[in-house]
Amino acid sequence: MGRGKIEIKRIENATNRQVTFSKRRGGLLKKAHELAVLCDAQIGLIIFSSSGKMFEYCSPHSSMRQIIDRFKKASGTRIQEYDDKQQIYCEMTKMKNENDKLQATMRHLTGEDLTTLTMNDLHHLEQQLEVSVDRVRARKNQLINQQLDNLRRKERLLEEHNNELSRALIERQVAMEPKVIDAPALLDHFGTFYQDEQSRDLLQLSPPFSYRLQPTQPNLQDPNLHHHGLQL
Amino acid sequence: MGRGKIEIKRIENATNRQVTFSKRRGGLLKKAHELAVLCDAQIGLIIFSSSGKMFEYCSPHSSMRQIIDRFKKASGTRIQEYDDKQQIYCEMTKMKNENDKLQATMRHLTGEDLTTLTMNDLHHLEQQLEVSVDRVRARKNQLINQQLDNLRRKERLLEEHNNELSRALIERQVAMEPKVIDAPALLDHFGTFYQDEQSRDLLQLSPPFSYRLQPTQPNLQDPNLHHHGLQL
DNA sequence: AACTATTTATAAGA
DNA sequence: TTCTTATAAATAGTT
Repeated sequence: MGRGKIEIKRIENATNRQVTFSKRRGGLLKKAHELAVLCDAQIGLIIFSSSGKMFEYCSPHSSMRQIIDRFKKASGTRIQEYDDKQQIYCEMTKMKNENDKLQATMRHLTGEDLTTLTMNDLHHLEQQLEVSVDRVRARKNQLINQQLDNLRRKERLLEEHNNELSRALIERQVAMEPKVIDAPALLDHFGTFYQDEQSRDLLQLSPPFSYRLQPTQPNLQDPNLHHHGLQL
Repeated sequence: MGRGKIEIKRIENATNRQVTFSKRRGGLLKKAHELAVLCDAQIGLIIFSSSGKMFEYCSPHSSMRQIIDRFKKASGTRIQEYDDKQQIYCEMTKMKNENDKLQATMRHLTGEDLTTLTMNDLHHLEQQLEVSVDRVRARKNQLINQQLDNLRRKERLLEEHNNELSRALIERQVAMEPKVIDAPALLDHFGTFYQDEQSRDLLQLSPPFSYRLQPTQPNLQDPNLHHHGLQL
């Protein structure tokens, strides 16, 4: 219907398409309205243009929501939605039950609510708690032993260092004038104490220990020392 | 467009209306389709006839559900629904978190997973567990004491009964010929032992104790005795 | 369901 | 976008 007949397929020219969309949209809305009025039909029409703009029509005395609801009811689409809600509700109920059970068990484990337990239950709970305490103590021992090992290792290394340093000092004093100590090299060496950073953190060891060396002429101005966080 | 022009208002003749509905419905669906194809639009069209029949069209590569969802999103009708879902999701997330936390705490309380705890945590946990054990033991003691009290009470009552019975027997033997004991009265009396049914259950006492009386002539045939579950 | 006279919608052009 | 207009399409009334 127009100057020429057109094939019903996507109009490639964008401008043309837009114009046609505008015209035909109006026509469609008008016809929808006419059908609704003439035949007393309930009509919902939703149009999205390719550019994303929305247009809608719904027959008099109706709302799109109402028509959609009627559609859902009629087509059974609602069943899906209902099932979804049902499923979510079911899942929540399960979760809530699990939660309640956990909290009850927890109250038992903390000894807050023991009135519902029988003598037998109490026996088992006592045993369980004793096992727990044992495990906690075992873990504490393990940590303490690790800490001790670490300390022993450090002690040994420190002793070795002390010996080395003493020897070096004596050699220097004997062989030449006293000089500044090679601080960076010293720090590199100390660095080995903390190769196992992770386990140090885990063990909550005190922060890098500070101690004093007594070099004959310590260079307190060397910025490198502060960078490494060591106080000489 | 036809032999004559018609006014756009409800067609009163039912047959005529039905025919027009049928014709125009086809035209509307066709035009909707043409618009969708020509202009690459997404279209949803729902028609309910006045008699309740439903007809629908939706553009290619779409579903009515999809179009309705898009409509809801675009028109803001969805906001309510979206908020609902959001809220439910939020609630579920909270619940899940709570659950996870509970389970973690539980694993700590049972000593199953202690690797994530610091020495400090372990100290606290140990103390907590000791408190729990103490509470459990206290409760056990309480129950045992209750049980003991009950037993003592029973003992005393039984003794009194024994005395009464002995006295009665002696009196009877002295005063008259031996006779059958008044069993129902006896049972009523025994019934008082179990007035406190609830606490008996709670304490998990053994089922009604059985014991022997030595009447001179027990009436083993009396059905009342069996009704009351007592063995004489 | 067809037919068809008319009305309506709209493609192309301005 | 809007108007115009030639023409295609839809359809009211009829068969």
